[in-house]
Amino acid sequence: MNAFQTQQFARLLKALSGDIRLNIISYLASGEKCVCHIYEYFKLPQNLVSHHLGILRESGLIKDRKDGKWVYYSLNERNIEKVTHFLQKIVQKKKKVRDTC
Amino acid sequence: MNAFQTQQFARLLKALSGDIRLNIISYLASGEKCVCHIYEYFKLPQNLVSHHLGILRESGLIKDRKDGKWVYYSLNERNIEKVTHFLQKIVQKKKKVRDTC
DNA sequence: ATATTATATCAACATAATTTGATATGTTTT
DNA sequence: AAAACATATCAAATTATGTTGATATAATAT
Repeated sequence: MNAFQTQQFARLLKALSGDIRLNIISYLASGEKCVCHIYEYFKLPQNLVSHHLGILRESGLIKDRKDGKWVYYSLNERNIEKVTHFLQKIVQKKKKVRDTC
Repeated sequence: MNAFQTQQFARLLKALSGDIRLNIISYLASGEKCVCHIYEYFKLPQNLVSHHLGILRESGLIKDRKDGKWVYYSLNERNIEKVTHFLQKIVQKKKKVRDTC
């Protein structure tokens, strides 16, 4: 794992961390939602939710789909899985190293 | 997944995110290291590394062990695995939801 | 006892993230 | 075309995080 890749993962993890964004991710696990559903669900101001959705979108953790007035957001599993695989590798490497000692 | 648990995971993810800390975690995957090895390896000031190790330690992602003058740090796999399971659940839930539509 | 080494902590500063309020953009409805 | 609605963006204020330099603590070596 080189420093460049680690930086990419740090970016994904940073986007994931923080109550609001992680709660949004959890909420989206139950399926695609439009912005108005999200901010009503969490009782947060629309612009705040839009801002956090923007961060999640730019990090590649969620996808957006426009339909009329509405914008629907959904998980981008591929990039969430990338993070889990990265963490799994670290734990596995640790286990391997321990076995050989 | 309730908001309280999510907050706990947000805390772990926040500790993980950030170049320096994620690089330290990756480095520790190859086994226990003392502080001096870590800051020499990354060519970073001792107090900066100590500070980030403190954040990782307090979040429960790494463990410390004192031996004479030295303090050795190692991964706390259990909590790293907790994060991966949390993310896996989210992705799995998504897949499940999609299957029933 | 003093000096040296390893690590941690503190305070000051710099940088970055979050939140709020106001406004812009684009879409539908009337 | 005007009004209403959904969402995004911008700038300002607030808060949090990262970094540096100085110092504290604790173990070891002289």
